[in-house]
Amino acid sequence: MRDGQIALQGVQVNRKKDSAPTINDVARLSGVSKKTVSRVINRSPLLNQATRERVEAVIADLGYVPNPQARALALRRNFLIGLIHDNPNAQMVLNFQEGVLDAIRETEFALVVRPVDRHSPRLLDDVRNFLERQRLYGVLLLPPISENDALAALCTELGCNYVRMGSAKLDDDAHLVESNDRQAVTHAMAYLAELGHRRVGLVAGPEGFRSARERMLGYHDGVAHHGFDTGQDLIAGGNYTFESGLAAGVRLLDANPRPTAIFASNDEMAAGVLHAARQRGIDVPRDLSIVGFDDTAIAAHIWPPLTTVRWPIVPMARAAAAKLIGPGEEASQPSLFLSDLIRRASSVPPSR
Amino acid sequence: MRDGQIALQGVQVNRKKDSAPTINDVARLSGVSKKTVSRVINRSPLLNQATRERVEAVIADLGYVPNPQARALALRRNFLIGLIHDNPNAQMVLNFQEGVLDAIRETEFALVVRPVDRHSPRLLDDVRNFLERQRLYGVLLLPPISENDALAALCTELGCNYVRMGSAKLDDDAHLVESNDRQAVTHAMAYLAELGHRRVGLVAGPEGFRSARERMLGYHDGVAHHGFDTGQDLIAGGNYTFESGLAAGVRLLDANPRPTAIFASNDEMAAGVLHAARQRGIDVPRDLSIVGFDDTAIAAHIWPPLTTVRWPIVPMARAAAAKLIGPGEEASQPSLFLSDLIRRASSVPPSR
DNA sequence: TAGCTTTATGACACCGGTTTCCACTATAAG
DNA sequence: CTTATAGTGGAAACCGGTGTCATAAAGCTA
Repeated sequence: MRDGQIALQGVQVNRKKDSAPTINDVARLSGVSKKTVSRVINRSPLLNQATRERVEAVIADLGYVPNPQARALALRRNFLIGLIHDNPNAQMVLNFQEGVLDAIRETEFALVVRPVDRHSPRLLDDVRNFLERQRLYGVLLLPPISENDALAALCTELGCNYVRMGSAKLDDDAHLVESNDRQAVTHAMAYLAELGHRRVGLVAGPEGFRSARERMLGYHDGVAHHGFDTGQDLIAGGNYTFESGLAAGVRLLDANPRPTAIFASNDEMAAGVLHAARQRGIDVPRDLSIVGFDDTAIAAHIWPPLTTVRWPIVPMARAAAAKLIGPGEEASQPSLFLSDLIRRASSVPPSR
Repeated sequence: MRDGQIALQGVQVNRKKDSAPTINDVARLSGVSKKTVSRVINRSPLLNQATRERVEAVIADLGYVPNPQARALALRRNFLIGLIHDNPNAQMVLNFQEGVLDAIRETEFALVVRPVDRHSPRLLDDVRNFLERQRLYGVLLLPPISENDALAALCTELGCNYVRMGSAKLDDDAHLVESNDRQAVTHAMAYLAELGHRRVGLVAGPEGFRSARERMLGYHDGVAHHGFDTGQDLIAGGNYTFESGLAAGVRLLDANPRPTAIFASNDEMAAGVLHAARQRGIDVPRDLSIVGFDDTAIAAHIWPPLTTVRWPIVPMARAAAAKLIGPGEEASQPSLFLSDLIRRASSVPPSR
């Protein structure tokens, strides 16, 4: 016997007790059809005001909330947006999540996270599996994996909408939120020139990354424009981790003559350079100025606080999410974000 | 006219072109009923081997993947687990996400994140809204919000399964993954005693947090057991942020006599103390030893590298996720994780 | 007042799975 | 040669929404 069926007519019409109320319950109790309830929920304009209020009263009374799975099935789309990333920087990833959450807070969307391993040979299979299984509304791609064109092609193939965050023109405007890393680094170099530096080292990002390339180009632009010293012992490679920054710092600081300033392509590596300087007894900022990139939390928390380029990730994330879920016109607008230089204590005029 | 209907019989039986294949397509092409296909998908044992292989061939051929929304509707449960947190420490949150992802990687579950604001008066409404809207399979609660009993009660009320991470006995075994912070801090204090410290300061966590309370109790246990100096100028409060650690460090280091060692209730605050010491020209570790808690990335990246208590968040997250999605027996087992002391360069014998 | 448009609502099929219930096989036992 | 008994597979209902289309009532014109 079904629950409630034998409940000798109370005021309540019979309905199962232990499960959430459905659209049918609302329809029955307010004496209208399912479709009308659906219209109320979806704010359909062609609806009598009195009917609407009656149904809304029942909805409030019952505490009815539409079942998202049923909705998703009927609409042939769900309200989940995915975040695919392989970014090793926790603060960066969390800032991004924060921006996305800002954008979807008052909507019915939710954020599904999916870290991946860039180096895995099964990367594309993993992502394909994920997208096929979850059938998301769309996905956001965070650097550096956002630079992977095969991944974007996969999304297209699977009919999954996507937006990439990039440091360069990676895709058409509808699928891209862009920043101007090259120009931002050039500004940072101008700042170092102004302080009086002539010998500036570079800790580059990993090869094959657009962000790394753009930041390096910005460095070279600055070197050329200001007539800085050049040479192989002024450039070291890293892979955006603290450890690689430490190693690169060691290499650059063991050169003779030493650079008076070093630009690191992200804050983590800048922290590594700082670490290397300390190990050698080189005083920062007196004997060495350091400039980073990103302005993640670590930049303000190390000593001395780091001069860095603020990469506006939270607004960018917000824009990316809005582009993904927003209406068509707005989504195809270009989105270009500018980075500011944040001057802190790690950069001063050279002592020599 | 429906797509494909007029396609004068090719080899393909007619099906709509632009949408993913459904269970009906598979059933039609393999000449069996939907139910049989469903049995194949769900690995039902009572099924003829030949039939199974035939259906599987069609599935592979079509690239059929079951629609998760339809499945969720029919099964009355989805495969989304939520992570609710208000933890300001990015590395901590990301490590937690990593642990959860480890546990669900090969399953059909996905992780939905939901940061909340602990101080918002609408906290409970926000969470209620989220849970009602998404109808998750279950949620994981990360400290410090995991210590909020009203939140756990809300989950129970809404019929949403949950697992809390805690530094103490917050809930029954089925809903808890626990760590022994008090004991771990006592060990750290024993280590400082062994080094020869007698005057050890405490940067406490925020009031009302169990983790803060447990860590403070561990400190007091150590002080009492080893006969350390006591006094109000040896204890300062913080709220787990870098800035609060900085302020607390200033307070403790301006005392006279100064502590020779400071235990900070998390790494962020330990970094703040370090910062304060530097501002005052106090050499760490020569003039001051510092011990933190958590062993997040920052601990190894500041200079000097921080001695700290490793809070095993990744395994704990893995266990929490397993408890949430695992079968009943395993879920009700107690889960207690022990923290280790990681000795690094920030702690040495006192110079005075 | 007939005829036409507009507005408000309902009946019913459908989305793509799972579950219930029943029928049809074989094979073995009587 | 029946008849019980698994083993196997299908028809139809169901999960909880949305879309299409029909229809009744009301408003407007002539």
